[in-house]
Amino acid sequence: MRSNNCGDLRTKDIGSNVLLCGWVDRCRDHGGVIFVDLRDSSGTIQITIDPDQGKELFTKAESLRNETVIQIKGQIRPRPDEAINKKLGTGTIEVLAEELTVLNAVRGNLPFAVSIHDEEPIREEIRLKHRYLDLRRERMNKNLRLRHQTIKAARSFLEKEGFLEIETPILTRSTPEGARDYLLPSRVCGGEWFALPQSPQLFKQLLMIGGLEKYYQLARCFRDEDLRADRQPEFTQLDIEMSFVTQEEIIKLNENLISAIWKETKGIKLPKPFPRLSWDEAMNRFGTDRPDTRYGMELKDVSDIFKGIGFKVFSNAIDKGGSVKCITVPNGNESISNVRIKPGGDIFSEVQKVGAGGLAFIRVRESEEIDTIGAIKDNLNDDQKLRLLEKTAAKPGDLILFGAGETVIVNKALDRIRQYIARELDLIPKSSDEIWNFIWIVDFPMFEFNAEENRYEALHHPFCAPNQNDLNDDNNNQEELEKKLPKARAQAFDLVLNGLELGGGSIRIHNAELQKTVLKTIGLPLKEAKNQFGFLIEALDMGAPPHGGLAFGMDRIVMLLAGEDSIRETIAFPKTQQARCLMTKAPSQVSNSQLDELHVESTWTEPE
RNA sequence: GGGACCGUAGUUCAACUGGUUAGAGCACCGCCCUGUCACGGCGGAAGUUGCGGGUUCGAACCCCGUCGGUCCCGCCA
Repeated sequence: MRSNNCGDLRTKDIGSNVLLCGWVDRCRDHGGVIFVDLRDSSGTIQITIDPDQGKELFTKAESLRNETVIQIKGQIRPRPDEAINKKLGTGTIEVLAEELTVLNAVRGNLPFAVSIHDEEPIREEIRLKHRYLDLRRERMNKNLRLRHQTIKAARSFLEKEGFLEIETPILTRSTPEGARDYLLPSRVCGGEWFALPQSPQLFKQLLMIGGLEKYYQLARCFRDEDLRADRQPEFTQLDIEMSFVTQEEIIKLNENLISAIWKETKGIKLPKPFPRLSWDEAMNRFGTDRPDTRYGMELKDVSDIFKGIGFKVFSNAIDKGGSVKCITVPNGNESISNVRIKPGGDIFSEVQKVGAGGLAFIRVRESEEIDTIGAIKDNLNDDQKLRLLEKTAAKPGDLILFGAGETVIVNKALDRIRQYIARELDLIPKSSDEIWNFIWIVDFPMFEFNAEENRYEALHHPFCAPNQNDLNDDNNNQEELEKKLPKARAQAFDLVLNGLELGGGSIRIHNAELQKTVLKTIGLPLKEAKNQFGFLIEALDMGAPPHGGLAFGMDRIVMLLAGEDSIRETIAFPKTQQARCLMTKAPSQVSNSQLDELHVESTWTEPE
């Protein structure tokens, strides 16, 4: 149907006869001569329609509208010197049209302009409703190409490393813990339900037990939870698992994998090894397990300085086992007014969102003078003042913001305003600056205590192996194991890039007894554990090799590579925050007979 | 489950403190134009101001509800 792609043609093609297909990107009708920018996925080229080529051709060209699909037969010729367009790869040449076939017309109004020159923002609602048109635009076209390249780079790297791409079931069973499942009723097995996988976690472990040794998959995962800019109900993980490996080996392989992706897609050579931070240190210095290290304002724990101080907000927090921490905003005296820190202010609202009661502040003036509320100033002696200035390294002009209370809340609040202020004061390098701060977070705790439910919960998932150094040397002492396990660190790790979690992994448990103990620790009775995970526990006793792996969020990786703020920009057909597809109008109602067949009855009633 | 912002022509936006006929660019339709490239010129058509209710002499604007979209909290091993 065509001889060339529009965007590939160059000066060297002058004189050749071509047959091109594509969309009318734009027309410029001068009455006597008509220029048509013809666009296909490779780019655009100018078609010139000259009245000398015949009346029929010219009349047809006059009626062209944007996005009409046409086929052009013609000859490549050079443009006149004064008509060369340097902005276009094909700008030195044009096609003199000899024949024009309209392959498909556009009727009615287009919901929005597709033309690559048109950078007007369009309401996302409309883009999603007519996603096929949106995909035709340069932004989405580019992002999906990038996504393909990313996947291709990963595949070819893993292929070279001897990995097998293996598919795992989409129809599987529901398991406890973790996110809410998407459920599917079984027609054949009445009253029973499949679940869509939240991840192929158990299957990939069973593949290792099955002796496949090196597995990967671009796995679609499903979680029925509320959405965010970086969370969709279905998303894609690059899922990897290996046998006979240490954590160190997994990390090294994946640094190479990530480097290969960045090399292939951006032409960037990433410095290796990536820096590492223990989970403890990340929480202390940044208040989060996914720190953005592109800017400073690290958290400082100043509890020791303020212990017993007359300012009760601080001393009470410390007495109750919490802490007082702070961040120092460079030149914050100038850029941040008191109004913004006090109730009603935007920065105050940020800490309020995560449950903090308020924000204390100290403004550092010239010659070590400080400016703050009376309750702090009156209770702060010179020694404390000096130690504070030393610990924070605050300079005249700087603003110190304090969080006091439960350490968890303090960390959350300060992490939040650290990010908020960095954005507000423009301290974060632009995505176009291409600063890639990868960091491994290692030594996660095995469990987190859930005070409300009075039980431990797995921080990653309950299949992560504990760090042997944190357990007794004698693994056979079950009592000792159960005592030490809750406080143990896991052989688990996350890869973080510019404050976003790209993926995580761990060494898995390959010993059935240890697996049972871990499940017991998170409050799953043996009977229930066997019911849910019996197949895994049984398999572990049949020669399970030591194994481990990790999974990357592909949508997020592509989002960062593309410099986008939402993974929706990297997914061809994403869903809205209500997990709805505006194009197909899914989810939709089904007929009663369909429900009957599935032995299901709806209890849903329309709200009044 | 909760908080915030948004919804005006096909589209992107405007419309003073609530004020009389809701405007403009692009797109669309018609006419003119032979070197433009976001071509240009002249003219035209295009609106249930998301929807429902209320306050008011009068509502795009204020209030209540509702639908949809976005961001966030909770949630997401």
